[in-house]
Parts: sequence; structure tokens; C-alpha cells
Amino acid sequence: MSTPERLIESTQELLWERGYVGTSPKAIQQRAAAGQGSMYHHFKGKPDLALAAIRRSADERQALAEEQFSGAGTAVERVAAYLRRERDVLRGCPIGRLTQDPEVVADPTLRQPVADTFEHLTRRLTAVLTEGQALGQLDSELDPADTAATVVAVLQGGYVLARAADSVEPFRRATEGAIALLAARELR
Amino acid sequence: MSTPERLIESTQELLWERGYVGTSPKAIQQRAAAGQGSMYHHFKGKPDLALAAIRRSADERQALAEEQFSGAGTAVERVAAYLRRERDVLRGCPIGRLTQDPEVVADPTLRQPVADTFEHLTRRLTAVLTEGQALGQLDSELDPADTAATVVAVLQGGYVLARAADSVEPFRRATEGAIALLAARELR
DNA sequence: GTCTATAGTTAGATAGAC
DNA sequence: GTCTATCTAACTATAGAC
Repeated sequence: MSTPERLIESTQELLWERGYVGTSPKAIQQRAAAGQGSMYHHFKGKPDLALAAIRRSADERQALAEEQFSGAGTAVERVAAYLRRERDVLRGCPIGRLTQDPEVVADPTLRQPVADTFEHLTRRLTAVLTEGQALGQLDSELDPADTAATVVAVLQGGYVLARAADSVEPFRRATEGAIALLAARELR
Repeated sequence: MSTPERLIESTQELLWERGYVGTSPKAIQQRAAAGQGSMYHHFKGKPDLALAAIRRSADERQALAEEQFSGAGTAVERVAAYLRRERDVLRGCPIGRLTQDPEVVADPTLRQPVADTFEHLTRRLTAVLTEGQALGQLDSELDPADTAATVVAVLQGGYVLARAADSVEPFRRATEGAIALLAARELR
């Protein structure tokens, strides 16, 4: 792999593990097995490299979610598949994590890919729910946009609870609770 | 206010704003208007002071939540009151925030108050929901523990979405979506 | 209890040789 | 493109005077 590629991937990993504030250029260079000069040759500095890494992570995350959204099944089945997808729960969400970084939220350029990702996820989930209503699978009283936001929030909050407890159990409870609430609105 | 008190409160604020990794002893001293020697006289170092601040924040948070849980109204009303409580949404949760800090989750001593807080919140919400079922207000098919975890997760995830969007709107949608899903399970 | 001095380490980056 | 040397500031803490 090329040096710029290794630098971007190493930065993605470190941003996930330690966030922007907790990630130093030195740590990035060591993980990428690249020298200082090399890093500063390919990127203007830490913010520039971080932007490339955040954009990459955001794109990957959106593509991953799309697999569940465009799959087979009813609306509730597809939402459940999304919530139950295999995840490394205790590592948390590489995108959601960045919302706790003061330097990321303070910089519109760094925050944009993060905002885009959640906007995209919520929009796709809204479409899935709306389609379910149109097909007569789901109670039409349900507000699709609000419910979509609830689903995305449960996922992000589930990570928080799991990391606090150092256990996946609260994550499982939170997501299963949400699936049950949603399933109760299915029409049959 | 005494110097130790000012140091603890300043640390609470900085941990909320910047997290453990992003908070330096120097920044704490400046905000508390205390000198270096003063800080190291009252506390062993950054971890010691952080522990005092995290414990304080955890206690405060649990007491705040109790106001809604022990209030009047049906189970759903009390859960809704908790989710709709006036909050400075864009600042996020001072406790949930810490779950994204590598040094906090890696240190059992620092993580404990965080774990305790979510465990306590979930337990209290479970009790509220169970009571609602016993009083015939709520569908007994509902799993109280799972649903309680869902509610806490929606709150934490709502903060994440709001900070990503730099807007309270996704938080409002997520919480209202959850309240609507829960309200559909009310018996009347 | 509080202050200043000191000190080793890391952060983040630039300069210039190769 | 990559490497080493160099630099200023900040981080985290200790020592000892007052």
C-alpha cells in the first residue's frame, strides 16, 4: 500500500480509538511506518490528514449501512437487520465518536462529513419506513422521520451504554427494545 | 468557595467540554484561578482530580433524573417528562461524553461512576415502566428492562445526532419518536 | 496552603540534506 | 519522496521557598 494510503488508514484507526484531540502526528507516523517528512510531504498537517481520514470513514459507514437498507424483507425486518448487524460494539462508532471531539465540532470542515453521515442514515431509514407504510406493512400513524431519528439514536446511544458498562448487554437491550416497539406497529 | 471546590468544578466543566484527554492541569488551574502548587497540594494529580470531578458529575446527574422519575403522572408521562426535560442539548451529556475517552474507559476507577450512572438510570426507568404495567397503564407484553435501555440510549444518541448536526432538531425528533412508540403501548 | 523555579516529555511543525 | 535535525510551545509533575 502507498504511504498516503497507510497514513489515512492509520489516522482512521487512531481517530476511532482516541479521537482527534487524543491523536498525535507522531502516533500516526509510527502506526503507518512513515517518517515525519513523509507525512508532511503528503499532507499539510494534522487537520488536513484528519479530514481525509474522516471523509473516508464517513463514506465507508454510509456504504455499510446501505447493505441493510436495500436488502430484502419488510420495513421492520430491514430496520431490525440494521440494528442487529454484526458490530464491534465496544469499539463504538467511528463517526459518532467524533461528535464528542471539541476540535471536530468547532471546525465546520471536519464536522461536515459527520453531519452528512447521520443525515444520510436518517434519510434512508425514513424512506424504508415510508415505503413500509405505503405497502401497508406499517401503521400509517407513525411519523417516519421521527422514528428514523429514534432508530439512529438508539444505535449511537447503545454504543455509549455498552462502553460505560464495558459490556455489549446494554446495547443488545436498547436495540431489542426498539425493535419490539417498532414491531408492535406492524400491520398484519 | 474553597480552592479544592473551585478546582473540582472547573474540572467538571472542562471534562464536559473537552474530555479527559483534552483537559490539561494548566487549563484547570486557570479556570479555577489556582496556582500549580495549590492544585498539587490538594490533589495527587490529574487522575485524582478527575476522579473527584467525575464522581461529582455522576451524583448530580442521578439526582437530576430522579426529579422526573419520582414525579406525578403515568409511567409514559414520567418517561416523556424525562426525555423532554430542559437540556442544553448541544453541550451533550457530561457523563455520556466520558465513554468516548480512551483514558477513562481504560481506567476502571474512572469508568466506575460512569457505569454506575447509566446502571442507575436504567434501573429507575425499569421500575417506572414495571409500575405502569402493574397499574394497568401499560401493555404487559413490553419488556421493561429492554425498553428502559432504549429510552436511555435514545437520549444519549440524541445528543450525538444534535452535535453532529449542530442543531437540536434531530434530538427532538429522536425523543419524540421514542415517546410516540411508547405511547402506542398505553392501555386505556 | 500557595508561589515560583525547574525539568523531562510530547505536540506539531519547518528546514534542508539526500 | 523520505530522512534527520531543529524549534517553540504545551503537558504533567516535583522541589523547595515563603
